[in-house]
Amino acid sequence: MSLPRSPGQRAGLTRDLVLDAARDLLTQDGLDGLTMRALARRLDVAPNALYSHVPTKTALIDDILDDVLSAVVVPDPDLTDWQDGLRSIMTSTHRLLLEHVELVPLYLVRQGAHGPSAQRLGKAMLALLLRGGVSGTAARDAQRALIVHAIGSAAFTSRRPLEGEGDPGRGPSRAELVRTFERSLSWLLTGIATTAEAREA
Amino acid sequence: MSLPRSPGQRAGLTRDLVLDAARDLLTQDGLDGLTMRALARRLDVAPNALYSHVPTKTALIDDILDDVLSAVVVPDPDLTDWQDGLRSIMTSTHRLLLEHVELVPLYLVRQGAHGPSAQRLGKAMLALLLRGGVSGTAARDAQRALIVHAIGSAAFTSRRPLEGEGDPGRGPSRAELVRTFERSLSWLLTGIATTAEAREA
DNA sequence: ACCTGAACACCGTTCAAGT
DNA sequence: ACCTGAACACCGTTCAAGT
Repeated sequence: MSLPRSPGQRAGLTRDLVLDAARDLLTQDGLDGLTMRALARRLDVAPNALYSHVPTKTALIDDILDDVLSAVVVPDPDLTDWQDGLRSIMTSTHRLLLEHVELVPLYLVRQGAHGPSAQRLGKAMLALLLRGGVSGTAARDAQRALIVHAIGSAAFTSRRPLEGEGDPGRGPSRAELVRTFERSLSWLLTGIATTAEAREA
Repeated sequence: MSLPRSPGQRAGLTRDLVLDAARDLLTQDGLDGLTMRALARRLDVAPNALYSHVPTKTALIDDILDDVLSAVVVPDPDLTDWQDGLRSIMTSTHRLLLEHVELVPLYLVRQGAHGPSAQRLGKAMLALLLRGGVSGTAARDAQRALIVHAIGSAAFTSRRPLEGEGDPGRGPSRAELVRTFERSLSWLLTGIATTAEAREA
């Protein structure tokens, strides 16, 4: 796996190296595979060496979750139709979550991400909603509903049959998942827009 | 806590006693408090004694999750308007989830419940959707969206501030949570109904 | 500053043995 | 059938010590 170091030689760990190894571990062995000890094993250091670069396992996870969201494309709120802008953000987020299915349970347990990327997304969403005439508590409600919908949709994605359904094949394909997501996303956006129009009238 | 048994006296455990103690542990000490060893401690038995009544911790959790859903009121699909019926089921489910917040992360990780109660709910939902002209894959999509919405809404409920929001007080009150939930639920139901009508035309 | 050895206080689960 | 003692193979994290 990794070349042995001669004794006395530094491991040369970095916060980024730790994060990268954690991501690898996650995609290879899933959620249960990500343990501090397995991480240390993979980096060929003692378990406690990790604590020189990461304060705690939870902090490490939060960093990974936020990092994934940094790839979400955020359209300029001033140049885009507000509904299209929100649809773009949520679709992009949902696609990224599907590409990192093993992380989704962590998003749920941690209730989303909380770093700079998540803040950037949250602010863009509020700005778009404001352009649509949605502000105050209604805007936060809509923001919450959209986030719940995106993460929740990504969560209920594995092969485990839902309640009441038998086992029709191997479950929905990725294209089907995306289509289902976009359909329900439209329902939400239409509802939000309708309510906003009613308030303005 | 519990009276000491004289040696040689049976503990007299039951599956139901184990489940009840697990529920108590969950409400008292939260998710992290539910360990097989803590459960055994509370029941005054050795940790492995539990395995005479429950095959595994995951099975125990699944039983608890399904038990909670047994309290959901399911209206007769033949006597109720299908949208009202679905609204009733989902609102009832959501209320129960809010009453057991500590269980919600488990519903997410386990992707819902899978026992007889969950099956009963799933079938009732499909029956109501069928009465609304929604069948086949569309019905399963709608079912999925409604479940994701209910569990997801209950999940994003704690005091942890969402991305982009500061810390406005102590977070939404229970009444606000229910109102927000019912609003987005209406969005979903309206969207589902609209699509069904469009298909029939 | 970065890393190790050793330890602390835990986990879920299994196995052989007792009644 | 139900329960215990002991063990297996782990956890996350801390502390003192070394370079």
